[in-house]
Amino acid sequence: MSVTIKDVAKAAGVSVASVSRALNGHDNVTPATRERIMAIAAELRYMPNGAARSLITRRTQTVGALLPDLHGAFFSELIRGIDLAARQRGLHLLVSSSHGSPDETGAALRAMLGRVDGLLLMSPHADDDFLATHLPPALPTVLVNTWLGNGQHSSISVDNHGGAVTMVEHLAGQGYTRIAFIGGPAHNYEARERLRGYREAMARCCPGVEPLIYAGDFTEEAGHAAGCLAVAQRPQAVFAANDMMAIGCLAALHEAGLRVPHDMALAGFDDIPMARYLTPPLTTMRIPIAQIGEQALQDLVLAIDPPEHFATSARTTPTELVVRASSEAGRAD
Amino acid sequence: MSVTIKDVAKAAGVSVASVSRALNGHDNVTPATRERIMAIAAELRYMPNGAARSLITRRTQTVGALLPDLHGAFFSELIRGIDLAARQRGLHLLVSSSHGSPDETGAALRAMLGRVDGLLLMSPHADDDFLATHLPPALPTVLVNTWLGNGQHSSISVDNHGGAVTMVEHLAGQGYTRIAFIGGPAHNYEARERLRGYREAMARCCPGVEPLIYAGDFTEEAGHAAGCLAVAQRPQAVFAANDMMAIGCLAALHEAGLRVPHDMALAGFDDIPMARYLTPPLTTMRIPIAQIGEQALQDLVLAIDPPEHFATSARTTPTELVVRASSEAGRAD
DNA sequence: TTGTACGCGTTATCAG
DNA sequence: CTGATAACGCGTACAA
Repeated sequence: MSVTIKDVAKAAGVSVASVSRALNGHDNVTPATRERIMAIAAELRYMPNGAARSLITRRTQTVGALLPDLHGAFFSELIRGIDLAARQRGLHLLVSSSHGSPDETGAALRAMLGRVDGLLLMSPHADDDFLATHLPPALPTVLVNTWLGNGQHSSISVDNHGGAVTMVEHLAGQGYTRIAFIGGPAHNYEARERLRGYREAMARCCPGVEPLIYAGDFTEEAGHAAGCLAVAQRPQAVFAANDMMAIGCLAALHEAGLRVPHDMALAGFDDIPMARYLTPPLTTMRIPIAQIGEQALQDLVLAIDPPEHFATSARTTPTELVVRASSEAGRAD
Repeated sequence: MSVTIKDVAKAAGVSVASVSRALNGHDNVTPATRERIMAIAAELRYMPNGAARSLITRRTQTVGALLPDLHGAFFSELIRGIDLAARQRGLHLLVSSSHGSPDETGAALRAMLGRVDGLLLMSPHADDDFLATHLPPALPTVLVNTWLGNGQHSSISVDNHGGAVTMVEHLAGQGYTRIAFIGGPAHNYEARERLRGYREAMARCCPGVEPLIYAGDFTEEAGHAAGCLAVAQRPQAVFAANDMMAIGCLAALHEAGLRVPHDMALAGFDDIPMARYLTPPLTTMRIPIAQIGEQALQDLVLAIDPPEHFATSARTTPTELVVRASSEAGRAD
């Protein structure tokens, strides 16, 4: 076995209590004994057992992050933001992904119990019912980018709706009216919000123009397929629900000999790194992902250690329009 | 407080032992009582405390991953691979990053003690001395992409050296001999290995040709600067130690009116997603990052639960040459 | 089959 | 200032 606090106590000829006090920097211990204890502890390479400590302390100095997946830049950035903010506060990060069923998600969640002080939860299954069933009432939780919650828990999400509205407004401002939309997966919360924003803004900015919606699933292939349809139907602009589909669409337009934005304007959503390297570079909505992670963790810390008058928050983080050549005034011919 | 096993026992009118047995699926419990216990546990939403359980079980069902950073696709993919393999085995993942000092890294490491069954360690500080000091001898550990180890621990790393050799061989095979190299940060292990491979292969494939090395730091800007130098010195080909620098270099060549690969060939390392979207698409070395994560976890599992005759392993994962237009036969004029 | 009692490693409480 | 000792929540010998 590993060396425990008892071994240190025995070797130093003191009680375990004194060892604990010395190592935790309490002041009620003689400098002499403290020094001896520290020396012996170092010599024995004693390292406290986190599980045992947190059992009595009721603190783990760890936050859990339950994500639907770990694929791609979004989660990478999110984790980075969370980790950044966590490190600043001396907290550790327990990550778990759960592609699958609600049960699987619930199991992952239960496995975190007793190992985390709070939970960052991002899951398509995280509806009201699920939360009531699988979430211990005492566990501070922040919902990320899934659901605006019911006030029980804090939540934070990307303003997908507002971002889509802004993008349509921008395109309309460039003079385009027949603006098509390439949608994301129907079950995807973010995709639905972006679609909702598109519809709403179209009704307001381009009255009388029928919304033109191509089905998609966030993949490059789907974007290409939609692009082929656009080649036939010739909307003035295409707004893809994410950048990967915009890339696929761009390829289809190029293949058909269409020039962007001269013959057809194009816009995306996400501002993935590639967006600025395309020809022409892609107009898109930037999501401050890492920042969302940071804010989420901050809200969680607040929920863990509530100040005097604490109330759950429901932030929504705005996206940022990045205008590039693919949408700029292409119709001036 | 949260509901504990005692509460369930009390409500069911049995002892905590029976509750424990029933919930853990032991067979020495009457179907009747088991059912009653299960029902009450569900009703009370009882969920076992992980810290307490692992204290007695001596298993946490969790592996730790200590990484130097979380920025970029490399760590994203690595974590994904680790998580994938971990989930398959019902293991959870405790992530920690530590940009900083050896002390900081050691602290992060100690904080994991008692919370993990084993450790995936990737750190520039992970030399022999550090490991002996900060690593509990009993904690199974796999070194990732840092150091080939001394046989004490298993290790796994990318074959950066072999990849660089292969790339130079490819370029030489295309007829290029004056091949320049854009290096990475001097203190970076991978950058040094790639440089070593370049030097070695140049001496063998292009005897008599003086190696031409531009300083770099893995950033696009550094690549651009090196590209400007290349425009002046006109090597036949430029091999950048990573793709981001190749991108910067490509921009510089384009700005100077040089055609790639007609006037100068170009190659990178990493195969980031953008590589295939550049014009011309970039020849580069693909690193199977997620696969490395999976293998690392598998080796760790082996170290945690050693079979009959267990010996530490020291794998090195090969990279894969991806030939694209930027290096292909550009000199056929 | 079931209950009692102990131990996991640590911190907190209370005497001394 | 120090040392017993009781918790923390759980699993498991052992006895019944």
